[in-house]
Amino acid sequence: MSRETPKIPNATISRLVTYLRILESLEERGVNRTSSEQLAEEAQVTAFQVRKDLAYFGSYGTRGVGYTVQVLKRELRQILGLNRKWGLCIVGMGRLGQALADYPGFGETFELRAFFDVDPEKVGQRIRGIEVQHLNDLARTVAERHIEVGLVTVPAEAAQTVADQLVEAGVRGILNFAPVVLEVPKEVAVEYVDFLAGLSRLSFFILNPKWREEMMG
Amino acid sequence: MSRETPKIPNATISRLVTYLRILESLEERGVNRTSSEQLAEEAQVTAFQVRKDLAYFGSYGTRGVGYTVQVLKRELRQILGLNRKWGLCIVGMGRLGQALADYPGFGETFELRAFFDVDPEKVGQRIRGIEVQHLNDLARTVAERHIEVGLVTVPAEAAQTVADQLVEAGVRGILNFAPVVLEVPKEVAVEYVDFLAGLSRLSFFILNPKWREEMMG
DNA sequence: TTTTGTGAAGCATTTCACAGCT
DNA sequence: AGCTGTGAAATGCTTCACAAAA
Repeated sequence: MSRETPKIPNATISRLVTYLRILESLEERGVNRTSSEQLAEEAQVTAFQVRKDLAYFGSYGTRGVGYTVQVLKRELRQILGLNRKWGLCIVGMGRLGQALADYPGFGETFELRAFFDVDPEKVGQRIRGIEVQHLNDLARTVAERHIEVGLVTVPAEAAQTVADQLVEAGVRGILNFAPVVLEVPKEVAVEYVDFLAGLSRLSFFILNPKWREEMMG
Repeated sequence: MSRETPKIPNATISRLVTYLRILESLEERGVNRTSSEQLAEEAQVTAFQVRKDLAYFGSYGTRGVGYTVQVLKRELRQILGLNRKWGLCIVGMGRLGQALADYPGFGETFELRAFFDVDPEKVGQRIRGIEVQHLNDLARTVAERHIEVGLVTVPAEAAQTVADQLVEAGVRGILNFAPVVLEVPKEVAVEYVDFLAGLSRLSFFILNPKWREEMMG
């Protein structure tokens, strides 16, 4: 931070997310110090790339020494806007919704603040201390609880309607677990958590000529 | 296919996956014909980009007319190596694993072929007609049923061990739902399905100076 | 006339080599 | 001596303008 911010390649942002994931993993394993070399190896990029990516935002290491895991982690969270809580809601409390409600990976960054469903059996239930509300209450609750991201885990045919309601209510991002393309204004970020998304990385390998022969029958 | 294959930008591959998603959505809505313009709009890129991306692989449209949804979809699936079934297994039949087992988004490309767990309560149960096996049987079953991709939905502390076993058994890709970084050989593709992955797109917005002021307290 | 397909120009990103701290 | 930080060179990607086809 505190810098003229030239223009940051989008690819850099994706990599910063990866570096952050690696730093959290290192921290968990009790490692305090790292280097551009180590980060590069784990992220499968070059050490030049790591240093350049970080240099867009500032200088967080010590020459001749490397980076302090905790410091760099904090700085990356700051850069990525993950140094504050993001309010989350889950729409659709089927098995996937319930599984996500118990997901241990929200970390210090995301906070579940509401659950929605339309099934009278589910509305009123308490999950992790939060009452499941009817979808009709979405707009009001999203505003009251400062919810910025919605996780959509409803059946495919209901997903677009739910997305419209979330957008209308003012969320900034949608994580879509339903296997359909959502139409939303372009200032709302949609991330598709489907099998195509999951396997796009695998496609890099498939497209690699060496593998291709072997894998395609 | 059938072409000199220059070198394909990685970014192109990611976009092909997006185009495919859009085509599947169009097909579902009964649309048969589309254009680089329409694809561009839905994918949030330029029409030039769409045409260039496709041109790396061949020419699939009709000048003056556009593209046939079904044809282009088939060609993209072919390019991406999704024109064959990929065998999947799920390791960890907790709620997330079970929810994924019922996930309707596998489409024509992915096929569930095995489930694994260590809990004696779960081993032996049948889910979607497939018996849950003990983790000890993983290597054998992966080989016998030609499983190429493993979905890891075990607790964080068990994830690395499971990943090792999957790699040893010969899978090509891992979808990791556990919130930890996995160490695998670089010829195995790992995709992280965690909240950082899901929200990296949101970070693009956060990094956009206009939004930044407004969102960061 | 419309919309694709594509070489070439323009722009962005990555790589590199080394200067700069510790 | 070691590893970061960074301008400049090299590479790669995107945009463009227009030819080609229906």
